[in-house]
Amino acid sequence: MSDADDAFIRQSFDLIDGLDGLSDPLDVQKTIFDLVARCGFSYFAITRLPQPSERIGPNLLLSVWPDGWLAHYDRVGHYRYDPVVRHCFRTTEPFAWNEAPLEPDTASQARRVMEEAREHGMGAGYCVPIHDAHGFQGGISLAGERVEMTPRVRRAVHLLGLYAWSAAARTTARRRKPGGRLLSARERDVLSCAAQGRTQEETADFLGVSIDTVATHLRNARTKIGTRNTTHTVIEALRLREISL
Amino acid sequence: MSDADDAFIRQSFDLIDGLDGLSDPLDVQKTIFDLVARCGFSYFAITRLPQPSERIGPNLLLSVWPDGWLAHYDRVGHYRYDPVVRHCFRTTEPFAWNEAPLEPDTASQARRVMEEAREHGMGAGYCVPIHDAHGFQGGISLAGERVEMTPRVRRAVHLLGLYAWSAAARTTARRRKPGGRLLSARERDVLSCAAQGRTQEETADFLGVSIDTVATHLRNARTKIGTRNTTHTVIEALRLREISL
DNA sequence: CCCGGTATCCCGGAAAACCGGGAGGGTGCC
DNA sequence: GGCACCCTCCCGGTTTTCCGGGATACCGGG
Repeated sequence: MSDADDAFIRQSFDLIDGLDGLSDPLDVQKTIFDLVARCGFSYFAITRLPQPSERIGPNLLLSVWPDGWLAHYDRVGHYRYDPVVRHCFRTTEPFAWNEAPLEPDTASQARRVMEEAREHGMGAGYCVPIHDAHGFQGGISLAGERVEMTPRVRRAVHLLGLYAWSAAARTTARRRKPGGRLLSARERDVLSCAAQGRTQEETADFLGVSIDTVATHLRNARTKIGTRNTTHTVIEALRLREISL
Repeated sequence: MSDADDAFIRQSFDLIDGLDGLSDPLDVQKTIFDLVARCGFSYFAITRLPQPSERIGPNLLLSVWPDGWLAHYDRVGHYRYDPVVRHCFRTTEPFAWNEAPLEPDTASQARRVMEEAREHGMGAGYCVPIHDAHGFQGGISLAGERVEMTPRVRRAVHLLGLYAWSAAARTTARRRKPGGRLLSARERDVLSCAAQGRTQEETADFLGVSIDTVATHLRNARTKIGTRNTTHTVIEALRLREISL
């Protein structure tokens, strides 16, 4: 527990104290970047979990990120194989990029993602996954050529990441999702019923409409989301946060 | 940013450093209690989210909790109305018990929960919700007659709670769930396929078995979990963490 | 005023899932 | 050697869902 660590921890807490007062996302971005730069990070990004579209770009909340890397990442579809992303689904604790395990079936693609990241100046990184009551929501990634952090600093960065996420989500809240829901209210109703195990007939009774109406709503929901049957639709609607349990 | 705060923060980080080495849950419990007692807390509990049974008791990982309160809480079914629990579903940030909003439709029951907690020596409390990739998982609650924490200390307790949760889950992992999965491997396989929208026939091809086998597995999973159809089974299996997305 | 979206209802035929049996072979435990 | 699972496969009959066409009505924006 060196003095340098304690100083960094104190600065992190100071920064968190200050986040509440900020309302401009760019202020948040600058504040955070100034601090993490001291750990040797050149880049950082705060991002929501891309839903099925599988593109990170529109989901970035704040970022100082290498030019071209993001566009390339989206174009090539790295998101599907990025071991850092996949590890976020399995752990709540922050981890260094090189600690993210390679899954056997996607190992070669995963290695390519990491290799190309290195070529873009991100040889090492640290990721703080963000989860809420609905599951994995996004994360904070820090990256640079080389990174060295003591365990204590990692924990300070962990806490910092959590509050940075809140601040980023708060200050950018206006821009995203004006009202944009994919499904209609009735479609969400029938899917909620289906999730509870009701048949179309039971759902019809429950909602006070005919079976055909229920079937129509299910069909429309299916075509909207692009799913293959009711089970699939319910699962996807859940992931899209159209319905909840 | 008083010296007292900084001292507490340093102690919290020391404690977190030490948690990794502990393997006995009682050591974890004692270590944490010693520290939080300094904030004026007399009690604390680390608990998983009760699944459908709606009883906290079996889900407590570690606790120093008033005699009788837990039994009463379970017997009366407070869990359903506890505003602290309900707020955990909405927020990722820690909060003081009195900051948990009362929902209009359950306000009277909620008030009663808080009232009775006060009678058991818990007039004030602080809760750290825990979420993972599957959603709300549980929480850490600290309570006492009266509590005063500066914002910085609250954040230190936040971080402490996260690591305390990990340590509690790790050290108590053996006791609960000896291997105890409800479903068999194959049953989980077919449910995962169903969640991806595969028909029984497609699942059969994918797994290299006959349709009848798939149907049998689905049927057995249904009767085991007690669900009504495949959609319902998939959803419940997801909640029970038998399968994941 | 028309168009798109929503909500409601209808039909018939095809496909899929569900039900309740049975049954053989495997593993592992007491 | 039973006993309890698990995995595999089979059957016939029933229920439910899915598919593809419809139709009517309401509402709000361009």
